[in-house]
Amino acid sequence: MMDTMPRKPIARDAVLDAFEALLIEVGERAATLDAVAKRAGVSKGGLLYHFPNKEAMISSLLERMDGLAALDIEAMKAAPEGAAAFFIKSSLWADTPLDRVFVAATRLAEVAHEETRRRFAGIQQQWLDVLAEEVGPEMAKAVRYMGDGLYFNAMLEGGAGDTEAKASARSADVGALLAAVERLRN
Amino acid sequence: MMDTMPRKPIARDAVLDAFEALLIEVGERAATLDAVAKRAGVSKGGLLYHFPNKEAMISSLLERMDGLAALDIEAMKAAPEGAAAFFIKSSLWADTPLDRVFVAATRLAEVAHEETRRRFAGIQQQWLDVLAEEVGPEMAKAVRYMGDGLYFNAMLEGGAGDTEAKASARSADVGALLAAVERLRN
DNA sequence: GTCTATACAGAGATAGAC
DNA sequence: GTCTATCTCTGTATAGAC
Repeated sequence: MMDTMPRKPIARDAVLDAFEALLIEVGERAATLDAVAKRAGVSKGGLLYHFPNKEAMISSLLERMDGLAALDIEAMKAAPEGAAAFFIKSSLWADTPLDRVFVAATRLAEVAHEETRRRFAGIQQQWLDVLAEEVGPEMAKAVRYMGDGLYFNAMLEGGAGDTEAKASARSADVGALLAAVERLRN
Repeated sequence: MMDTMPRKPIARDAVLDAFEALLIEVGERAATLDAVAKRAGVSKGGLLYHFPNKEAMISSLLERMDGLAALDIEAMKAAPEGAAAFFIKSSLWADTPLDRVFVAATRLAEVAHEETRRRFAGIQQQWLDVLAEEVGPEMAKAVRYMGDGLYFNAMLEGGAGDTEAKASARSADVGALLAAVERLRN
């Protein structure tokens, strides 16, 4: 019974993790098959056994994103502090699996990858819907763009540069944003 | 007298315009020397006469960005509707020279280009300073992130996809953001 | 100043051994 | 399932003609 359960091959996940990390740290261009394989500890041929081509690897990453985003939306709906406050807090880069896959996917979206853009749009719309229930459609947009701005800045810094210092600066900013959200709620 | 004035060669600017346009429309990876040369109507060799290598082309683009950003900061300070409202309005994609060079540079920043990131940080700080004078340091951050979010979304769409429809949707969003700014001001 | 031709490296992908 | 070897294409850059 137990061994009939579909089990995810660990090598496959390791490759996907490596791809994600390289996208975050060095950008789309440097996330080559060679680099991903090396980081995952396999050969290029080994990598291409799991993912027949690069596009397949991207698709799997987007699947991962959608799965994690769905969990996030549920948590947002159930958040005791309210959806808006939850949204702002979770827009801060915290190196969570969702944060990571989001920033990684953003690197692909910049590169005119249509499928990635579509997925983003879908998730953003869900966020907006939940926010609108709490603060109304108008203020939901303000909150949404604040969160997007936070993400934009996390993305611009990526894994390079003074992540520690800048991250704590943005962390302080969250306080200001939460105060702003509080004002908008009334 | 007139002909002793340093005059910018037009071919050089045409190359830079082409590079910028390709970054916006098809992303960093597709903005190759071949593609830029073709779009500018010169050969690759001709291009490389003006810019000895690709990095030189990037540097010139960043110079352009800093120059236009400086003008924008001045306009923001002098804006009759206030710096915050001016900032939100001008964060909307309007295909201005500053908008264009900004989105183009963002494509480079995603690719872990350190110099580009530094320039961005400098400009953002200037914006924040001006905003803080008007609405205080806390609310300035809220306004700033809203503007960044607007830019983030413009960038995600780039020149591809339904720019017309989505752009007008974001245009409507600006109304909501201005209302939010008005609330935050009080 | 702008062109063509070419060198050179890196990237994605295939073939086939183990 | 994972490896090495290799093919092909594309991108940056140089050399030198015009």
